[in-house]
Amino acid sequence: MPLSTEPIQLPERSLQLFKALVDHFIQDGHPVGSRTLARDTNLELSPATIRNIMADLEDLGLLRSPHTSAGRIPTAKGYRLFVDSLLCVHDLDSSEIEKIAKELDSGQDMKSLLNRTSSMLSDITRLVSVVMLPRSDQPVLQHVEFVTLSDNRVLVILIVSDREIQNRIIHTARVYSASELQQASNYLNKVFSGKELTKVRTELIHELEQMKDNVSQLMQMAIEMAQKAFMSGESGDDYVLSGQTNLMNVAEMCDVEKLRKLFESFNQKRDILHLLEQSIHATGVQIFIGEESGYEVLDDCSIVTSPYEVDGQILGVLGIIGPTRMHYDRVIPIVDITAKMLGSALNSRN
Amino acid sequence: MPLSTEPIQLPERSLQLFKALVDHFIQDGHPVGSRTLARDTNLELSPATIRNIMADLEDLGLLRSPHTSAGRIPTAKGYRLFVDSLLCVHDLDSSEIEKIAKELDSGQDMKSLLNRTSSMLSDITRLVSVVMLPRSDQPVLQHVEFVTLSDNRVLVILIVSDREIQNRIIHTARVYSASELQQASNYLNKVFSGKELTKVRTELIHELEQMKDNVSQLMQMAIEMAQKAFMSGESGDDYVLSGQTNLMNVAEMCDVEKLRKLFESFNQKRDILHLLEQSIHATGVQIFIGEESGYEVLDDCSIVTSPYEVDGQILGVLGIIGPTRMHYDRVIPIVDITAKMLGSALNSRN
DNA sequence: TTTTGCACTCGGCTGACGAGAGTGCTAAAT
DNA sequence: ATTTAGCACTCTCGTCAGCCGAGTGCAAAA
Repeated sequence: MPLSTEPIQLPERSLQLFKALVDHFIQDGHPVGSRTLARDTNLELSPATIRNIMADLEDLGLLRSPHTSAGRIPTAKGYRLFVDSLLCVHDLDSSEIEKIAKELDSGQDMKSLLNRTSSMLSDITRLVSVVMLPRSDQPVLQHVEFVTLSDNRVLVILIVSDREIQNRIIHTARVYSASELQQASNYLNKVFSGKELTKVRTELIHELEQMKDNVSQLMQMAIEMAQKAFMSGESGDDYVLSGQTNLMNVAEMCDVEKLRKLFESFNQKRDILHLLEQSIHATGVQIFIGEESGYEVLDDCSIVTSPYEVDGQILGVLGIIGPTRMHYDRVIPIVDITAKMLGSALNSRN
Repeated sequence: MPLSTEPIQLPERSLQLFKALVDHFIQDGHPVGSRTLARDTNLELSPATIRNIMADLEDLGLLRSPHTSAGRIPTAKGYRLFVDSLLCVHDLDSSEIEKIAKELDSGQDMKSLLNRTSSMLSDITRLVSVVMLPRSDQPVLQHVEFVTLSDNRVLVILIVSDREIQNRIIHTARVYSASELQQASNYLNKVFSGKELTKVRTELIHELEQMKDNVSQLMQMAIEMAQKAFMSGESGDDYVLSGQTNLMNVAEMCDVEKLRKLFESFNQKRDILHLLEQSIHATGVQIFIGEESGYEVLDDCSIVTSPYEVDGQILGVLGIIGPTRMHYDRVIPIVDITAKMLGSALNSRN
């Protein structure tokens, strides 16, 4: 949630100075003082003047000093102003776009596509990337197929919601012929395809009980089989993360304990997931800066997300997680374009 | 590689003392001094005597002091003696065995089985676990199946080496009917099943060129399709890791830089993989202590591995990675039994 | 309104110092 | 001959003082 605040109206000069300060700080991470700023900006001002201006900015809550007599650093609110009004994102150079495109084109299945997207993202941003897997609200059975393996092992292929494919090997009491399996799958497809998985499951149970005696052996077999296959259906993992180690390079994360907490929350997924879900109905890139995320472990982190969509329908969210002091001007367009390209990559296979 | 050394012959008392020291150190990680040892062992000796003995042990290279006037800690050689001759592994209590069994039974596919094995291992050891995926030396095509999805999308299912199942969705130039696809898969299965994937690939190319004109449209289609499916065949990931964050809890790993290097080598996989492959032809549990591994990043780590096998044939290796100061008496039997149970779990689906 | 000058503050580095833990050696005791 | 007691010595760790440098805030001058 962006901190609600009256629109900040500042003299042009202060803004310029502020931007210079943030740029500087993002660059090398040290608190920046008046002298440095006087030297490095083209506005011809003495350190003293700059000190005055910085004092004003501090009063507005845009800056703070880590301690008396260090320079100033931006607050979350400061970063917010920065990304909202001051930041000029420069376009990606075509080599990078190409690199992204290359990772996303080839004809891979969904899961590995998302995996590659994620590792590509963390690779070029040198930060942690996260790609939320499409959460199929109500998975719909699209197609069932049986393939005989050796002996009494049967491979069940479930195609769910037109995208996800699940394989499961099940053991059957007796050996079934190919044609028997064919008939079984025909039956299942005819009766159940297009229905939600949960419904399929309950109906299967129902059917099994009701027609226990008079149903043909084959149907029984088919139902049992499908039921077995539907058991323990949930996939369990809801996003992929890459590049965690990148966080260990950033100076802000030098404290092991902090790092541990952060990593732990990556594993627990709950908080991160909740955060991602907030972005799922946003349009375009969304940014959570520092404490705006509402989770303490992420206090020194910013999250830049964007939903990705196919046919105007949002499938999921991807983004990167890094220190608040990150190169927003680079990260934002990267996230943006990746989301778009992922969307169209998914589209072309549809 | 175990350090080659003449068998150490020590008076019983020294050994007892040594074991007590290692136990103590493993327990709480502080260098242990003569006084503590005098207090906590049942041999009635004065600190001075113990100091003498410890000096001897240090001369033998089994102990060292981090600095003058700290207690002693075991060296890698010391740990080696400890695990080889002094360690008494206590059996796992049945609740733990049950827990392991529960994770490994249910009818999941291979990949998720290995995943769960890994996360289970890291969970109960509170260390990093690694499970090497079965490296199929020469993957053999067992079965191909085509399933029509909507329009011109076709799902290709490859069953490789009787275990691994790969799905791939490909786009075709025109729409094929179910029976066409059926025929195509029949053809492919007849001609290629049982052959190694690499061979299949080259033969397909060959076939495609040779019979370009006079081959039936269908065959062409089948071959193209299969070729598309075989492209980019390698899975890419060769082991699964879990529980990295556990390492951040152990006191020895308080240094971020060290930790980073370690994590990085987890990602690069090369070294770890090489290490695992050394164990692949060992029988039973194998242990690398500290520098024995030969990789600098692992200097303060021990690796406990065991191959897992089906029908007497070794499929892969699993194990755990932790600080040299780990509870070998717990970890060793856990790794051992997990490998065995994973083996039989894989067997039952075979 | 901006700049100059100046006193003040604070973090980080350094070096000193004492406490605590543990050792090695020697001499006494068993 | 082995074990123990005594003692001086060494090294780490934590604390504390002192100094330096960077940077601030304020008041007075430009």
